Amino acid sequence: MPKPVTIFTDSLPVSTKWATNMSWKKRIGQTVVPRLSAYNRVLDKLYRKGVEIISSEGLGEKTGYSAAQIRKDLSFFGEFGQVGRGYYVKELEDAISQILGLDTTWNVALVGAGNLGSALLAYPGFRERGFKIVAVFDNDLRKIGKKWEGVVLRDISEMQEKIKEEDIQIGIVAVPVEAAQQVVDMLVLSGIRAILNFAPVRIVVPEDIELRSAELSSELECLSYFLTNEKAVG
Amino acid sequence: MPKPVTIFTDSLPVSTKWATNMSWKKRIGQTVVPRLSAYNRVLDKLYRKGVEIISSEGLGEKTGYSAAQIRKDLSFFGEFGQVGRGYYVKELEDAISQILGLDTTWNVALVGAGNLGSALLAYPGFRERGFKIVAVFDNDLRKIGKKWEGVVLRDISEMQEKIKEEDIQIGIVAVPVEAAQQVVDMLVLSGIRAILNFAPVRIVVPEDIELRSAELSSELECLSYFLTNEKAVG
DNA sequence: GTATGTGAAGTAATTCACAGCT
DNA sequence: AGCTGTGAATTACTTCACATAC
Repeated sequence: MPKPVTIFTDSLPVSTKWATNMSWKKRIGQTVVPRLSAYNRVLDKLYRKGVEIISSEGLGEKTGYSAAQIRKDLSFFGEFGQVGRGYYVKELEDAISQILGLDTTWNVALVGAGNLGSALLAYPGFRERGFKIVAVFDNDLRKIGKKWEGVVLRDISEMQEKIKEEDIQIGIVAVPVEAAQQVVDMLVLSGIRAILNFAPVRIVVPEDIELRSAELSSELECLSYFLTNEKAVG
Repeated sequence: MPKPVTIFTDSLPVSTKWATNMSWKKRIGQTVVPRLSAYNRVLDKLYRKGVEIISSEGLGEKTGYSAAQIRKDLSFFGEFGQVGRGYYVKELEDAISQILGLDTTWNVALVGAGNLGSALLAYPGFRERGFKIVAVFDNDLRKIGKKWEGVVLRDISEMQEKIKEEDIQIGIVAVPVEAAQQVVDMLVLSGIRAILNFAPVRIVVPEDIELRSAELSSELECLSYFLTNEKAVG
């Protein structure tokens, strides 16, 4: 017998399974979504191994997060567990997939077909998780028209048209720093709604656009910090 | 006239410039180091533009962090500003570089010469920030012995020897999930002290090894979440 | 006047601990 | 007996606001 879930404005009962009318719109912290992604990966592996049920503690061991953390994270979205038993692996995986929006395929545009761009294009992990790069743009005339990984390289000028045509919602930016903001502006104008940026610069986007930046060198700099300070050899 | 800095065990005065005996070992939060990296990049750009001095507010505008945040972050490490004036760009950049350990070059080993691995090898951003990939390992016999970007591909079996020989402290793991933990274990045995992992699995390392993971798909999954939920079109 | 450096206040994230269900 | 879901407690992080210095 599920308990009512408290909402922003008022409260209403919610069915046992998640899926309902987004009634769980409490404010979600910045930290939980990346963790859901991790839970999901582990659940997927467990499912393929034939594990049917797992406790928050078990999932904690596999993911590296605390059992309490996992229970709290999930509780933002609903009640997925069986009290006294744990979580049914398949059921929880499906629920999280739905929460993350991974129950559909996303069309993705990639801008920049240099080293990094072409690696991302060939990276199988994106496709596996439902992200399909259906358009690649570059401004290097020698590359335009060539077919890489089954996708034709297009000139940047075709961006707007192609993004509309293919209903692309997500853009990946893998261009040099100097070009990054400009490319992002173009993507926004083309109607894209979320951007993953690999250029190590601060990018500004309108409020309604979601932006994430993956700073490769910055990660190494953090390691460098810890080597020179925290974990310095006596 | 710099104030004494309070330490864990006792306190002692600190010279105007940072640089001293790690006296600033208050506990630094997980969040500040990545920000230092961002400050540094902006300072570098300002310096090359000829800007000599900047306030925390000015730096805040450029980096996207609040002025208070910046001041607090820096205050963990010392006093770098001129009250009433701001921060001398060059001086602050040098200080942060030193804090991050970017005043030396780090030798880096790359494991995995697939798509992602070779893109990382060719990525100029690492070298620019002082990270030099001096060894690349793979287990694909067809690749071994070939020279890429000036670096000879070696068999994984040579790892231990080469890492000692070149005094490599940092390892980058760009192998498939199945192999990742095993590769990390080998790196650790070879005496590496920090690892940047690109495989989307949880990796465990001994306490004294610093590990960071860059999860490419996870970033996209976060975007997917925000598209399906927070920023859903009415 | 101007802007730092920093305690104090305010938020956010995490962990505790346990009532309540199976 | 076992484990979830969740308020309460704790800890971490950020912002405020101002005394202090130039």
